[in-house]
Amino acid sequence: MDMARHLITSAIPYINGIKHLGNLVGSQLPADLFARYQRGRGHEVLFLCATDEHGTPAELAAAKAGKPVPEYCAEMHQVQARIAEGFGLSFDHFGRSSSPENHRLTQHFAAKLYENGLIREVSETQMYSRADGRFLPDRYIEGTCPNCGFESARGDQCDNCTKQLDPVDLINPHSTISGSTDLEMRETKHLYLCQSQMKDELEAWIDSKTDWPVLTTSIAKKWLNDGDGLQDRGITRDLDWGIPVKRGDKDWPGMEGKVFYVWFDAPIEYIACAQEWVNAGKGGDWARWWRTDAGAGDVTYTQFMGKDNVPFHTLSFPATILGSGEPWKLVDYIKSFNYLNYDGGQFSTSRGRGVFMDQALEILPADYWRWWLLSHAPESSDAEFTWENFQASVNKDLADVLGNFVSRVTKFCRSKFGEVVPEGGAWGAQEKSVIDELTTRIRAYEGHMEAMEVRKSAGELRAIWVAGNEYLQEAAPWATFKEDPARAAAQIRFALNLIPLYAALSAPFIPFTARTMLEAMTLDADWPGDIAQALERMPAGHGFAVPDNLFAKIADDSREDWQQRFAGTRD
RNA sequence: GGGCCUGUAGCUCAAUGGUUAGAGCAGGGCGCUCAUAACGCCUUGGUUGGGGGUUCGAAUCCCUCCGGGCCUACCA
Repeated sequence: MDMARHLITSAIPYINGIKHLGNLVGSQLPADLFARYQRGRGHEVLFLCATDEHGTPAELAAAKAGKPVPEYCAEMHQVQARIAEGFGLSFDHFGRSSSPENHRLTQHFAAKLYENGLIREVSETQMYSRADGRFLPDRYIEGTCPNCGFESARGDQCDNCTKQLDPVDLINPHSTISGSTDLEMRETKHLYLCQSQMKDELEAWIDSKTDWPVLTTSIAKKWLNDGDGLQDRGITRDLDWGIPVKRGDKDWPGMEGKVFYVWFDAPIEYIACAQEWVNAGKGGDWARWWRTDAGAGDVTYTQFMGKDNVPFHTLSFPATILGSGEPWKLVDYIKSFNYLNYDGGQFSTSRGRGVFMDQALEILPADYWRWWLLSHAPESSDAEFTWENFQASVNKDLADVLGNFVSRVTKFCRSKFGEVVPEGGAWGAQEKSVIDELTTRIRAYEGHMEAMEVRKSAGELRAIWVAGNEYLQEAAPWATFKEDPARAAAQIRFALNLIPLYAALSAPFIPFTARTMLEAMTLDADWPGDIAQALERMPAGHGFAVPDNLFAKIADDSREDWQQRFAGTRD
C-alpha cells in the first residue's frame, strides 16, 4: 500500500474552562478517530491541537480566578491536556496559541499581508468602560432593547426579539462585567484584513471543493455572498493579553499597545503548533507538513470543527494563507459538525446543565463516551444526548455484543482447552462464509472511515462484532465438542482469532478496550488486509489470558442518579 | 426580516428519481445454554409533517403551509 501523509487538526478549544461533550464530539473526538484510523492503516499522521488562549473572555476568567492571565492560561492548558489524555485524544502535540512560535508566525503573516496591500487601518469608535478600564465587545454590554423593551438585551443582539443591535442603541447600557454605566464611545484605530479583495479567489476555491459536507460549503457561500459580499474584518483588539501587533519583528507605528484578534492568531497556531512539536523534540521537520516548497505537496490536510467555526476556516484563514503569497499548505477537506444538545435543551456552563469532560471521566471510562458520542455524531443535523439512549447503546453495543463475545469465547476455551489456542481440525464452509462476510463488511468500514462518515462507520463496526456472535451460534462449539473435539477446537481457534481482528478495527473508536483485548491475546494491532490471513495470527499453541469483562453495564439506579446530578438548575 | 439545515416505525437513524421505504434499540414469538439473563432466528410496527404540482415512476425535484434547529460578521 502506498504510504500517505495526513495532516489533521482539530478546532482548538478555548482556554476558558472545561469543555462539554458537545464540544468534544464536534471536533477533537472525530479528529482523533480519523487520526487513529489513518495511523492504523500504516499512514504517516501529524495530528495537532492546541488551546486558544487570547481574547476578552480569557482575561476576565483570569481576573475572576484572581490570577495573572499567563498563569491562569498555563494552568488551564494543563487541565485541558490531562483531560484530553484521559479521553485518549492522540495529539502528536497539544500546543498553545500563546506560544513564542505563534507570536513570531502571526507577526510574520501580518507583515506579508501588509506588504501585499491586504491590510488597511480603520479608525472607529467603540464602547469603553472607564470602571473596567477596557474596551468592551458588544455582547459585554447590556441594556434595555429599544425595539421590545427587554431589559437584558445584549449589545449585539436582543435575546428576546432576536433583532440585531448596536450597543449605542441600548437604553440604560451597562457593563456586564462591573455593572458600571460609566460608558463612552471612544475612538480607536484597528487593522482590517482586506478579505473582500480576495472574494473571487476564495469563492473559486470553495467551488472547487465539491466533496465537502453541505454544512461546510453552505456556510462559506453564505458569508461570501450575503449582503454586500465578503466583508473586511478587524484583526486587532485593544487588550493586554495577546500577540503584540508588529510587522514581523518591527514595530507597527500607531498600533502600540494593541494585540492581534484571537481569530487571526488562532488558526495560525495550527502551523505554529507543528513548530512547537519540533521544538519539543517530538519531530524533526515541520516544513514538510506545511510548506509546499518543502515537501507538503503530497500531504492531505483535514480539519475538524463545529459549525460555528466554519467561517474562520473556510474564509479568514485561507485569506491569510493565500494573501501571504507564500507556499503554505491549504486545507483539503473540512469536516464540520452540528451541535449536540443535552436532554431536550442546550448544554449550559452557567447553569451546570449537561456533562462536561472532567465529569464524564469521573463516572465512566473514556471508551463508553467515545463509542456513544461517535456513533451518534451530529453529522446531518443537531443530535441529542439522553441518558436512556446512552445507557441502551453502551449496554447493548459494548457490553452485550462486543464484551460478551470476548467473554464467551475466552471462557469457553479456558474451560475446555485451557488458556492456549487449541490445536486440531480445519476451517470449513462456515468459516469461509464468515470470512466472506467480514471481508465485505471490513472493506465497507474502510470506505466509510476514509470518507469520514462517522455514524456509518460505527454501524458497520457493530455489524462486524455481531458477525462473531452469529458464527458462534451457528458453529455451536459447545455442541460439537461432545461429538468431535477437533472440530470444536478449530471453531474456537477461529473465534479467538476474531478478537485481535476486532481490536485492530475497533481501536479508533475504543482505543483503551482495544489495547486490553490485544494484551489479553498477547498480540500487537495489525490492520487486516486479507481477512483469511488475518485470522491465522494466533496459531495453535499461542497463549492468551481471559480478560476481565470489557464493559460493565450501566444500571438503572446509576442512570437516574446521573440524570439528577447533571440536570442543572432549570430556569 | 434574510439565508441554510431538518421533519421517515414508539426511540435513534438509513435510503445516486427506479422492485414491496430499510437497520439498531424497544415490543411479541421461537431457539440455544459457551457467555455479563448474555447470544441467534423469526416477527409486529409507516398516509415518509399537511396539502398541491412535475414525472411512466417522488421520502427524493418544484410550490405552499406547519413544526424543530442553526447562522446573520465585536463571544470564541
